[in-house]
Amino acid sequence: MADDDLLLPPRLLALPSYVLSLLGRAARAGSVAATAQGDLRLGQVATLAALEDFGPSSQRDLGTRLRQDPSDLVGVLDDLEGRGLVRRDRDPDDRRRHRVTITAKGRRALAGAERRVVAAEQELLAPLSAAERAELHRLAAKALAHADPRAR
Amino acid sequence: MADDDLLLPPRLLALPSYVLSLLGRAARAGSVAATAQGDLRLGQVATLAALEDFGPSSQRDLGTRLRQDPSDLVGVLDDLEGRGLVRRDRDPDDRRRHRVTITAKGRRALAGAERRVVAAEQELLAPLSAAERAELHRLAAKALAHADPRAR
DNA sequence: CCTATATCAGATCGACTGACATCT
DNA sequence: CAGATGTCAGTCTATCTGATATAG
Repeated sequence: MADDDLLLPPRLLALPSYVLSLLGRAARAGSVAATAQGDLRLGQVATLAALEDFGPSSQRDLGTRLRQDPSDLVGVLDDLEGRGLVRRDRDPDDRRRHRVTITAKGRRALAGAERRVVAAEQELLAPLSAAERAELHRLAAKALAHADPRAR
Repeated sequence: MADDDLLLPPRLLALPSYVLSLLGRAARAGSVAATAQGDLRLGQVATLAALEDFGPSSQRDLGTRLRQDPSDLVGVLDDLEGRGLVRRDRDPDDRRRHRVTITAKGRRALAGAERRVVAAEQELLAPLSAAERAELHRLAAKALAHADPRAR
């Protein structure tokens, strides 16, 4: 088909930032699809991961960590709480704050989501050798740490 | 500040797809800001690039190339045409089609946008050596070509 | 009184869907 | 008449702003 000849413009593919932008979108799409299998959105998995790595947090800290607007976190947490994946308690030391905690059920959901994301990732990086994947990861992390110092 | 300690979850940063997703977003944001300096949106620059690389095209071909919905292209082209960066003529061989052509003014706008994107890109990849940048580009392109065979 | 936290309501933007007039 | 092309209207999602109630 002539359709196969409709390639992307070479002058755009020559730009690393364009290729990285497209690959990032593909990575995101794959992760979204993977987490959707477990009926979770990507932001919800990220929230569970932050709670697992850093322990109970206020909603403000969660939002700062994940670069998510506090106002948008509300709905995410409403849903997670409704399914019993997190608990929300008032912080007795500062009663403005909610203390968000991951539950045992939340840990299981997180583990399942991580497995599915890793599987999608292997599909995405299939043409690369193990060494190449590691190198891509390393270089991407190095650039990202510069763009966003909190990604260390 | 304790704020600096609010790092991203290590278990997410350990996932190449997560890092690639964030880096891709940063790359996109940088390009958007760069093209906005010339009063162009990213999709408009991509459209000009496709016209420059492949010559006059129908809107359908443009949309297929750039993975942009034909219905969204309409507004993009309305704006570009209004500024004299492209022309839209009826294709005399098939009067359903519009034949979209880049103008001399459009070529100048494209060249300016490309310069700004390259500058933003150098900022994004600043911590990487020239060899590392080339390797990141090569590996990302290899993975992308697998995810999307049209990105060759 | 001023600031912080969580919440709610609404704007904005990009990507997608469905319907439709025109033309082959 | 079936299919292709461009256009319009509307949906959906993520992201961002602004306002507000409650607490420090």
